[in-house]
Amino acid sequence: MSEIESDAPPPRRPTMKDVAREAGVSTSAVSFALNNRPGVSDSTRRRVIRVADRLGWRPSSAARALSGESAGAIGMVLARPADSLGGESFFLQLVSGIQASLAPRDQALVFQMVDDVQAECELYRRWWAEGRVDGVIVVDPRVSDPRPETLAVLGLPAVIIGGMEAPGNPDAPQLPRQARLSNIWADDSGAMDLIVRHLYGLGHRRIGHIAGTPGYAHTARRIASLRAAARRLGLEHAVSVTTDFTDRQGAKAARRLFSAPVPPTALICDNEVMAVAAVSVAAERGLLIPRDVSVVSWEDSVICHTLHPQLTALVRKADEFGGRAASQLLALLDGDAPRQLQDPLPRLQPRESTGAPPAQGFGSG
Amino acid sequence: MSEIESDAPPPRRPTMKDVAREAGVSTSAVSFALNNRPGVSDSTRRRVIRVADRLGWRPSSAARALSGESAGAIGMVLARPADSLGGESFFLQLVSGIQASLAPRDQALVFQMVDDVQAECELYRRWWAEGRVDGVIVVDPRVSDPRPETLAVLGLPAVIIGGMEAPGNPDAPQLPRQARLSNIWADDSGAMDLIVRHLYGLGHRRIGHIAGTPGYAHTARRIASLRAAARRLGLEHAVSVTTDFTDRQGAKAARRLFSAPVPPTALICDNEVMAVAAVSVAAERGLLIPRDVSVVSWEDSVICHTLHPQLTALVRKADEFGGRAASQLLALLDGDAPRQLQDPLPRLQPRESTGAPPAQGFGSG
DNA sequence: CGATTCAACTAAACCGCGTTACCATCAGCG
DNA sequence: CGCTGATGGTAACGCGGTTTAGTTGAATCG
Repeated sequence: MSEIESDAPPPRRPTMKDVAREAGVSTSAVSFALNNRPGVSDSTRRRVIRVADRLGWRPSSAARALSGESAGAIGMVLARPADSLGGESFFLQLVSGIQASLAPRDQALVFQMVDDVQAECELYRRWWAEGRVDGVIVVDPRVSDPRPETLAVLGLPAVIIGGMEAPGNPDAPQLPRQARLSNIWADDSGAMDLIVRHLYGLGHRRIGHIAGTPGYAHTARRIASLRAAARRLGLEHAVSVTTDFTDRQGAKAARRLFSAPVPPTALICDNEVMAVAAVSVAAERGLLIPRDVSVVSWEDSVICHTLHPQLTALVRKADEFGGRAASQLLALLDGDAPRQLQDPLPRLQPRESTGAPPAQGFGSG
Repeated sequence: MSEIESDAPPPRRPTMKDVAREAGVSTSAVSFALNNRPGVSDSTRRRVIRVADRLGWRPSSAARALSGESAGAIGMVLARPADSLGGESFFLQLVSGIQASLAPRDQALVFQMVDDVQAECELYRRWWAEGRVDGVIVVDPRVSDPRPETLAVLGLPAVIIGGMEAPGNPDAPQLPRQARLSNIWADDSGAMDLIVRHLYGLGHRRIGHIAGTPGYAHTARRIASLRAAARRLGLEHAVSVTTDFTDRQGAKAARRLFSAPVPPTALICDNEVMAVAAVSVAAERGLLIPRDVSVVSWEDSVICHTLHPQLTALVRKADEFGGRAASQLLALLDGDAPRQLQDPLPRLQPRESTGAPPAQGFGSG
């Protein structure tokens, strides 16, 4: 019984009442003082602030949400199977950037992973009904996507990352008036041009494209952009194969492309995981990079410049992208009008994995 | 003025009052009915539930937190510079596993990234004062870590992932009684044994270790474990070099080890990013893997088996790990006593990157 | 000097839920 | 028939903030 029982004061979070008592004023005065509202003298304000500081007071996010209607948090949902983002660095970087924008505003990020877009819509509905978040950031928009509609109906502010290509897209469904959806889209078409021009300049005329998941808006856009570029430049072949973004399907797609009667001399891979997989398949077949085949990764990450040969990659700063999206969302929450804005064109970083094609192409000669 | 203004009812989240009115009872009755408490008849209960369902009612997380003391959310902080987790798949997998455990319990995950452990402690204090989370999951414990102390003082329940090696560690500082900290630690020592025995069995006697960030508890543990194993087996050399987990420093460490008067014949790399970097440096020097040098990655991920040669790797399922941690935290929140538990020993997956050492070792002639 | 105005502050209501105390109604019982 | 004890329900309060309506006391003004 010699144990020291009271080695610390019972921890209880300080409330406004504590501050009020300590400062000798009412809780209303405390509220006025701490929120920079008129109604208290300067001296009182200072005193209250000092006391609150000393006590380590922080507004209860719950109480504030209850009266002020603001949850002080924004949400982000990832509707991809976990294994499909095994090696992808994009999302972690994106989240990192979102954080950076949110932190100064004391906004928390609520993060959740679900199985599919339906579940995501359900979650939005739940978050809305629970009043858990003030707005959300939507990623991986689909070609036919129920989420904008859902969010619009709920009146939940949102920024859609990589949404509809052009502002005023006639295909975009008409959304309810209370929609508070901003859109920040990457210029996939311009980026594809960048890549194709790079390959074309090296002499490539047959390009294979290991695309992402069918149904994703950016997958569709990239495929369309490649086709358009091919037509414009008069390429012999420009074949896109869809996958699920994993190394397995990336490898499978690469095998399929390599086995075609007229195989491509260059591959564009929609993420770095599949790019590595493609390199691996090439090695398997005894193809040298870039002598026999060139490879471009649509995403730069550590492995792209760690690997040998280093991979030519599209460098888009995911963290800055996320930061801009978060800023947009905050603006939306501040009452700004929804905006459609385009992210700056990414940069193509040529490295060792792209070069001139073989004179005859392999396999067809 | 011909615009249709009222294309949707003004969205307002339904409250208990709405349900009560609709069902023709008081809000208390609704509360009883929906929380499975006695005080209402079965028929009323069913009716209320039906109405609530129809209205899409969900308890306001704020209101519930305010009265019930439970925020319905748990927190996780990452105190690593964003660039140091560029290619690492560990955390995303971990988070994915945490989610899976949390989702059925309708617990949200609040996620934040900060610069250092001090900021992390600040954030814990803030979260606690704001009542934003019910508990937290702590990762990357340090050798001398202020976080357990902070959490203990606040009385904030937490599960520390990869904490103190052995339960009852005499070095562990005495924490206040109200501490509600569980600990779930990976058996780094056992895992290191697994790797060293594998290499020893192949004939290696000089092992280099590209370790993680100095100051991280698991880095220290792995270094100590390697030293112990080396002593036990009578290895010639077992040198650990610390890094910051990035490819850059991984490569630098590899160069340093390769340039030693008596270079190692095998490398153990504390994550897959540095393993790839090491492979790259080896290639740079004209060293063939595994003929001239063997490489083991302390983490399996897509690239480990996509790369050629495929990397021998330690397979520990980060998602299951995260799931267990989350379950522990939930148990803690349910009032269970804190526990110290050890994660099952990971599995070593031998692949192409490990083999017998060169007869004389390279470079030492 | 009494009426008016304003600054400074307080009391009270509210947000949406959980919870406790209380209050009808009715069956069972002596 | 009056008392007891369930049963099924309601009113009221608290959580920790914000906000609105009041209430002072002192300065200003006619």
